[in-house]
Amino acid sequence: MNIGRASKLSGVSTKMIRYYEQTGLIPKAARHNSGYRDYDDADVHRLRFIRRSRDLGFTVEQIGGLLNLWSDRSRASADVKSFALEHVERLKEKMAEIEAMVRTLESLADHCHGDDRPECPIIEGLAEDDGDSLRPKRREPQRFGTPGGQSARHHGAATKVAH
Amino acid sequence: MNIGRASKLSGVSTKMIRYYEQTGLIPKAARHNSGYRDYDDADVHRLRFIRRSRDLGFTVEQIGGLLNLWSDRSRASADVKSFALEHVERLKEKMAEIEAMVRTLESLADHCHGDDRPECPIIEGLAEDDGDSLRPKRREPQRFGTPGGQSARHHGAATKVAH
DNA sequence: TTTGCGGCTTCCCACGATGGGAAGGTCAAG
DNA sequence: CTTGACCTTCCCATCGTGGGAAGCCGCAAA
Repeated sequence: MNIGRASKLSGVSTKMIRYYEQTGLIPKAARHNSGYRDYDDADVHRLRFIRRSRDLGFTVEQIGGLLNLWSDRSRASADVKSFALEHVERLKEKMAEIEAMVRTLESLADHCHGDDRPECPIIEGLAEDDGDSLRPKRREPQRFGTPGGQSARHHGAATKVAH
Repeated sequence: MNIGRASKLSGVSTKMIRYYEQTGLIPKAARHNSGYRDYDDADVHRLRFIRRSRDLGFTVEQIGGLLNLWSDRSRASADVKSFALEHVERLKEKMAEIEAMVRTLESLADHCHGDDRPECPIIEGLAEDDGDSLRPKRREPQRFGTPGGQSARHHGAATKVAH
């Protein structure tokens, strides 16, 4: 089948299918004489696997790992489980960060009258000279490396930190 | 003062300061005869405002709006409040999406023995032919592994609901 | 004065995942 | 044969951030 059909069946856009092929996430597709890519049900199956993995927040790189785990019939389920649960930890960290933002914003908004007057604790909070009062206090090294880079973003010690 | 000093005082990297200038978020900096950019306390103040806004998950575009609200002394606090609360809604949506992923992954992991045997409901769940059962709902671009840091910053994830 | 170093300048590249769109080839139906 | 839908490759943009090169500037030590 052509790429458009595979796209519809898998829910992965044609752009993405080509991209996954290009980056080596999936093998090079077979070609018709015309040059058109040719897919079979197994290809579609793999694409669906990829899409569902993306839906669960895995990066493409991680999906590469998942595909290996999928095709490796001798690997232990414990390997998969730890892979998944580590990802869950990242997701929870991300949630906690967002939640902290929400809490800060809501507490600022709670003190804002929200009427016609111009005084506004929200803007004042952002403009405060007292630097980091808005930020959640935890500033320990706490590094959790996301795939692709960490980088202890300079806090005040701007330019020259271990980058 | 030079850009490096402004960076240290504001907590915004020199790279980002130039980027913000280039994209028009902040006005063009004054220059010394040497060509070096020159900043004063008001500039640093604005940069700190920007950094704190980023820490709360606003995109650069939104920060442009916040800067306008900041400098507009005649705007109503209600304008600021609705701006902030709408952003809070986006953050909550993002949290809900991530939470759905976490729930799905944890329920799959719950059924995985996590031992030496190869059978694994997690992989099976991803590989299922039954299409979208894992999918919480309509998906949209999510980017949450931003390079970097610890705490609340650039999570990228949070802010970008539509891109 | 010369040397050296660190800071500054601009410019280009990279990332991750995705889409847009142009220029052109292919295929099936009319 | 024409038309229109589909396919191909190639390049560009996104968004926020950093890396790094090539070259100037400023200050201090030798």
